[in-house]
Amino acid sequence: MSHAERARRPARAPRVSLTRDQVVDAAVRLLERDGYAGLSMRRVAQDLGVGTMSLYWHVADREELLDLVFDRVVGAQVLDEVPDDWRTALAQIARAALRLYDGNPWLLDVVPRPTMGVVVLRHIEQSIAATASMGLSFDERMTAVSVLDDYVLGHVLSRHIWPSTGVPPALSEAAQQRLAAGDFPLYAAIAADPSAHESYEASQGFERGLAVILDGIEVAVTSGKMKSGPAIRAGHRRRRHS
Amino acid sequence: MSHAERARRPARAPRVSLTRDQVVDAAVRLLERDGYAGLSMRRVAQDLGVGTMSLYWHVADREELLDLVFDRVVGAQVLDEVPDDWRTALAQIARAALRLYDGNPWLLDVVPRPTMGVVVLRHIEQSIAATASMGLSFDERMTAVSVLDDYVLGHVLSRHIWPSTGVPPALSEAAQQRLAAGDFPLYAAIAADPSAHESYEASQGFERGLAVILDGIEVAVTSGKMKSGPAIRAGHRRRRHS
DNA sequence: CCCGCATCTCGTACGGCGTACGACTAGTAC
DNA sequence: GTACTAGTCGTACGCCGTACGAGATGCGGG
Repeated sequence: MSHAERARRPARAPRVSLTRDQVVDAAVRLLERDGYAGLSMRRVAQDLGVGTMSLYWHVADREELLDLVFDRVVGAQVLDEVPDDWRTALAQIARAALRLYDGNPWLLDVVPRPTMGVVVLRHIEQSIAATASMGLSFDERMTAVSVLDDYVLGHVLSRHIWPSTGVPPALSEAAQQRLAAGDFPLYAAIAADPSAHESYEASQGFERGLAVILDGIEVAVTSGKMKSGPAIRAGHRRRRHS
Repeated sequence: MSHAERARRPARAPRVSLTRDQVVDAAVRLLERDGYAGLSMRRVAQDLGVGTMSLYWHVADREELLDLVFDRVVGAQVLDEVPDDWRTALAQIARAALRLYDGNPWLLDVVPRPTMGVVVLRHIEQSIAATASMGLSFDERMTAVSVLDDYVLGHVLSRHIWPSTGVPPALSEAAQQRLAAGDFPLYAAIAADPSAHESYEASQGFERGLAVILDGIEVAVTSGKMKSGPAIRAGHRRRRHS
């Protein structure tokens, strides 16, 4: 029945009516509207007014679609250039990443992608380049970049887990009892004083942690941790003695 | 919510073929064997030789089961006591967390829990306590603890994403082309030299980053960042001048 | 002209998932 | 006995990703 009715319809031109980019766009739209849980192949297709299985011509599977979404969104927010000073450069890169995740909370559910896209490479390249003026070995520069990346990712994730609306996060029933019983006096001090919690939030927490890490990197830069191997770029020798 | 232990007026427990703990045990067993993707209520029930819906008497829903699993596993690996020296104390705590995630990779898929259980509270309490000898304000101690937590979480997650088997992670097709085209010379240097990558792996990366962060905290401790407010515990005044 | 052929769309179906609902059973209290 | 309750579980609903293959459309060559 449905077949006869469908066959009766006049010529629709399915020729190139759907493109890969449209699929990715629709997925991003859906993610922004309904979050990660609201994304499904059926919903994407419905949003496009298209059969579900039509998507699979343009995209191998859901996994690949998520890869494309990730690259699209991350690529939309990369720094064009960074200053020469490594400290402000790294801080800018870190803040850009923070902004990215803050603006797209669902990104954290998408991020566990084993395949690195172009934008990730660009980010790494940019970060390494930003450390050129440090006068450290390649290995040490990699360490600096990695520790910063890890910190930002972890910070964003922990924020994502505990929404940090000034109010301490929800506690399990057992945890509430133990807290009321006075088993955690130090934490109780925070929970009792909302201003303490609030002061840490409001993105102050991120900046403080960022400063701590940059200080730690600076220790490596100024102290004698540098190996005087050939890995150092000429003309960038430190002036401070070891 | 389960009606398990409430209204124990007629104090008897006659029907005890299945218990809450058994359900959690089975879930953990399944997670260890098949990973996060292999966990489902049906499988847990099957593993217990029990009807699927029987689980729901002891557990509200899948979400609560995951909460319990998380608390169980994390609780199994907490430090009993930590040394007085804040630096080694924090390092030990961080390494314990790393070990925890390394030993239970699926934990990272379970960790996004909005509800903090007892063990998380214990961890926070322990961390704050470990910073007692720093002579910093409460806020600064919280910053130190948070930045370390965030780093560990991010490090573990990024490792989870890119399995780090000495070999650089998989690249998307487009990324490979761009790399071959010489668009990322700095990264290419790493990819070309497997030893560089390898040297960073093998858990050396974690220790290096950890040292950087501890150095950064130490900067805050030794420099004049301390506010001489009443938040400082008596008898723990710093000796160094501000 | 028609005919293959590549390109693209999509209906149907399968096996999985979490869980709402309510029937059923067994043990206790009266 | 009857009444009640704690605990078990079969069935069903509405989701999900996607394998399969049939159908539609345009194009180049006979």
